[in-house]
Amino acid sequence: MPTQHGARGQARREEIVRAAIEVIAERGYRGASLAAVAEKVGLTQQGLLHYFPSKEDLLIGVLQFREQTDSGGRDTISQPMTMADTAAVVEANANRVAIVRTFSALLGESVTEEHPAAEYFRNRYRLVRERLTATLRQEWGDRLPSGLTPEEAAPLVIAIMDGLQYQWLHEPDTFDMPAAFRAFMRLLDPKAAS
Amino acid sequence: MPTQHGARGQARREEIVRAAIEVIAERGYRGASLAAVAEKVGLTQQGLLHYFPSKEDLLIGVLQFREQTDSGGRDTISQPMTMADTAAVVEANANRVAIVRTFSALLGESVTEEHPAAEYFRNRYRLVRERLTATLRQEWGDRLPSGLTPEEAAPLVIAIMDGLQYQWLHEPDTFDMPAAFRAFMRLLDPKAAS
DNA sequence: ATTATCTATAGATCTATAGATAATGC
DNA sequence: ATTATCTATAGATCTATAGATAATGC
Repeated sequence: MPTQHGARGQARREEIVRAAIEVIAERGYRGASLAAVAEKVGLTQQGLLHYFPSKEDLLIGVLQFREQTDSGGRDTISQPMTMADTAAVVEANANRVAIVRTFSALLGESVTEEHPAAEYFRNRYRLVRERLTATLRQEWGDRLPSGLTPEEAAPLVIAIMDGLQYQWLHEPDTFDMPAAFRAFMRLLDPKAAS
Repeated sequence: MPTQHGARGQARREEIVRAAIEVIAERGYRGASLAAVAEKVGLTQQGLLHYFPSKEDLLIGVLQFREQTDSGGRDTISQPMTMADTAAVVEANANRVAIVRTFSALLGESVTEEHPAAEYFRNRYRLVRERLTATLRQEWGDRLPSGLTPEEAAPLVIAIMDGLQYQWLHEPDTFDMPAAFRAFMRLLDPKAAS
């Protein structure tokens, strides 16, 4: 069983995953070659396959890695965030171009047929929508100031976050993503100071 | 000069572009092979290269085709739309999965390095933002009901349109994209009937 | 023993060029 | 003459398998 690794192997695997994230940011998943990832960590392509038996396994590693890292170590599922936390995530993303680029590229590719990340994004959307709905309800009850229900508003928050990233990635120097998100927050609650 | 074509050639080129749009919807641009596109129109890969001398030329053909088609023949640039028109575009998109899939896939890929569609999207964002700003100002003046300026709201409208498409493409049967966009419109103007 | 890496290599693709042949338009 | 298409093929890649060798952990 070549997929069983010790503590040392785990560290190597994480190193490889980080390299993969960089390469995917550069070329997308389909455009990323195992050789390019391997080179970044000083391995041959075949050496890399010892840790991830196939390219798809490596992608799964990348997606799992994000799940662990994304919430900064906090328990993501049980602990619903506040909207202020959500704004903070956008702020933080504005300082991690590579990660944002990687997952924006993967999201785009994932709408094509048989893409190995399609299921991941479908599940993720469902989860995040539920979580955000709970957050919105906790913050404002069954009606937001604008009159929308939390169920109606949650997909909009996600769409704004995804959509703003593309505009920002295309004009990182002139497009102020956090400011745009704050404007959206004022849309949700015009009375908020922000 | 093999890129000069008569009326007959133009028809063939359009046929090829339509096939390319389908293949890109299935595999993305990097994953699309010229052979797959050629097969759809009953040509060999080399026969296709007679009309588009390189894969990148074919992509340019696809992007230009969209510019002509997207606005349904109307003059896109000079004629600013109303917000009702914008909602109608979302409604129409909900009935053209293939096109939406193609351009969502391209948008995702375009954030990676040296992608041949990057410039296209950068310019398009700028243009659409300007156009939408004008539309919003015409509809509501210098302040929307929510208190946002047209300049602040325009990028949000675009982000919502882009972002909703990804959620919809991942759950085409259960996610009601037009309804979500209408909810966003109520956010922009709570008093609107809609 | 197990884990980590490497060399060699099979088997698929993929884009693009070269050059031939058939069909069409003046 | 020009346009449309084909066959042949060069030259790059790319993933994954097979099997050898070196290093590490009980």
